[in-house]
Amino acid sequence: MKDIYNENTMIFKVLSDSNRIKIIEMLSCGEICACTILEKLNITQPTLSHHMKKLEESHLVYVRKEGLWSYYSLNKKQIANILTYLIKITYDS
Amino acid sequence: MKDIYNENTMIFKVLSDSNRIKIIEMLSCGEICACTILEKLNITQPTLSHHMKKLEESHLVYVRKEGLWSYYSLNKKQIANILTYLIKITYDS
DNA sequence: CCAATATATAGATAACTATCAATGTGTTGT
DNA sequence: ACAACACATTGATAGTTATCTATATATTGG
Repeated sequence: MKDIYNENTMIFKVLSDSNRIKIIEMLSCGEICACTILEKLNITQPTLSHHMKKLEESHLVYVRKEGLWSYYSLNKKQIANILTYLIKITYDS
Repeated sequence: MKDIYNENTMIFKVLSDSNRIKIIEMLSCGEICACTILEKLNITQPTLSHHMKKLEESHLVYVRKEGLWSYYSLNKKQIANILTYLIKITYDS
């Protein structure tokens, strides 16, 4: 898997992990601190850090740093993009 | 990665491969024979067989066998399901 | 029955990734 | 300055997967 075809394919890969899906579900209700997410998942802090990095890199989430804390929120625009893409590739043009 | 959380997470995994995305794009125009798909991708026949199996198992495509040939088509309903799911988990309920 | 053809399966391999423990970095309050 | 805390990075490991070659299976026409 060297070629990523495009960013959208990469986004599907980011979405294909159950912990990241759980994180997205949490963020759907609004901005949350990383430490709050960590409490609700059965993973260590470095693992969460790894997942948040993937979510950030794919632009599915925003991060806002405030002192010691990192607050994450969904990038609804990127989610709209991937929805549009999925429709585009599956419907006859 | 033992837990698959649910079928939808598995679908995202299936969608996270560029060759499978290309296959889905081809199928968006209608039913195609496996041999036709093979001609358009730079992969061997066993690799295509592997990808088609994943697409079938995730119910993203249907297969219709006719003699020696396998004709594939998109399962629009499953695509609608995954679109609905993505909306559901990203929008505040 | 046999040859040709389409697809599937088996086995191997290289690349990727989710996870952890250990440690580093940067910020805040005292 | 220092201790405490939130988060990031490193390095290791086990599991997964996309890909190939080789081979098997199944169907069709002669």
